[in-house]
Amino acid sequence: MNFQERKQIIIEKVETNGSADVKELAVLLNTSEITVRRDLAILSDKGLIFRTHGGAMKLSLSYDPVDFVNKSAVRGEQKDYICQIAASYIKEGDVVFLDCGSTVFRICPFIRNMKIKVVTNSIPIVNALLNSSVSLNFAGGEIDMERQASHGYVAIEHFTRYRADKAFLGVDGISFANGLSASSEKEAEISTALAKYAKESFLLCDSSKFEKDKYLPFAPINMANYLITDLGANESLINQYESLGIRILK
Amino acid sequence: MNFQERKQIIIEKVETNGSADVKELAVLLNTSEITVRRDLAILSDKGLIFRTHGGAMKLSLSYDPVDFVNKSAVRGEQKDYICQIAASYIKEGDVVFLDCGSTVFRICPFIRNMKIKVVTNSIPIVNALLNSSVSLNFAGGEIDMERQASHGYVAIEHFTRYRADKAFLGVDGISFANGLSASSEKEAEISTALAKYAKESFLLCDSSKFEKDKYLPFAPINMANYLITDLGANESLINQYESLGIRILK
DNA sequence: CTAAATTTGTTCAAAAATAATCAAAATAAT
DNA sequence: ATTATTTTGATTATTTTTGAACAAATTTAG
Repeated sequence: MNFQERKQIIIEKVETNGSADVKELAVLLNTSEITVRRDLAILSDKGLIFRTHGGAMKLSLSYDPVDFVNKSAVRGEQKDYICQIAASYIKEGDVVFLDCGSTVFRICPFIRNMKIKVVTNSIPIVNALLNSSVSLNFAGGEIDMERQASHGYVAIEHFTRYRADKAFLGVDGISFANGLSASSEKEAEISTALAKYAKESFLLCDSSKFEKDKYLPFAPINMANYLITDLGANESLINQYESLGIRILK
Repeated sequence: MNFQERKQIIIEKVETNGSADVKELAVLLNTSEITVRRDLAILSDKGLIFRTHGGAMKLSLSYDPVDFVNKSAVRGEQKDYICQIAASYIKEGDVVFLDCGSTVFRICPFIRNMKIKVVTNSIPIVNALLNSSVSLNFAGGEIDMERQASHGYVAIEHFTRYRADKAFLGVDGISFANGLSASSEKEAEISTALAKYAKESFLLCDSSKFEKDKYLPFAPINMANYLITDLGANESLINQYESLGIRILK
């Protein structure tokens, strides 16, 4: 019994059964477990099966739907509150830029039924607005797997083609001393571009991010026209921010 | 029973039942409660379920990625056969164009572990290849909801920025008399562009589409270099097609 | 609001599976 | 026939998974 024959049998077993474990296959193939493992490694490399701990399974059973929704559930209530307010500033016919943060993502349910155009670089947003009444436009370019969004030169250039009425931006940190900050250059670049090519820009930022400085400060607070936050925000801090030229909505 | 199998069962239970508790699942899966908790934590992290005290609940996603996967399951075996062959022509380091058809979509499991660049206008493909070893690039532009893909002037222009080693194209109809045909202008435009900017282009087309003319014939058969089809294809028809300058692989 | 009950997170040890290494067997090449 | 190459199997070390025990946190009942 050579590899080709074993391969046939393994694939058939996995396909008909949905899965198979190493022990079982070793008996079936009348060979040692180590050989089965080696075979499974090869078949998995070729993408014919999905290797699991202890065996293998059919590829079609190994699919994972998008995993962004739950991350956005951290401080979900505040984010929903913020997004509801944000959505109330959007009116029919608007062209809207949405960036790829987990806060901005939560605006989707509130705008699904609006007749607007959305330009975004966020894959989860596209998924959430598919088959809605929103007209979608995705910024092309290289996809950043972690952020589930396009980024880089091509993506930025995409946004510059369009003119939006409103841009909604997430931000990782905001402080009186250093303004807006991001955890990555990519995010900072995109946010800056969106703000630049939109008539009005709204920062969506829950109060836990106030007075936090992240890795890269990239713009003064007044890069955005409005800051939408939750009710837990400190009043005197808000006044300080407003003194820098941003309008606070809550 | 390993994690992947338990995951299947847990998700199915939660989806059909709306919710499930830890005790119940431990019995169902014939394992300990601590293991169930760990599984639920993982699934919840991935955003597949919503974790509650004592169990888990269904997470109502507005978008159901399973939908497209199901549609693409029509003649699924032929499509898988075709895609497996298609994938075997891709090698490490290739830049690959993938169009938005349901046949081409099925190539995803076979290329997930390859170190290649994929440029596509298909949202389902992007979703299927997220968090894989494939480097992704999405063609920006307006999104066609029905086709779940970008289209139009901007999308086409996006592809023209890049040069691919291989393009994999779906097609709605192929006939000796009229060549390749599509059900919509959008598809035809994209296919043409992909073929033009790739060194080699592969048509993925199951034999049920042979000698079918759709709404818009848009190119001669030899626009593509190769036609990959299933074993059910008529031999004399294949010879006729080959005489028009395309190489048949199966 | 407090106490009891339940659920969860953490730490640790056992068990199972895998990876790595090396030797033996089978196969191919000269 | 002999040498090189590939494939397989055995052994050991490492990693992953699992379950138990117990402390911490959360919910429920009173």
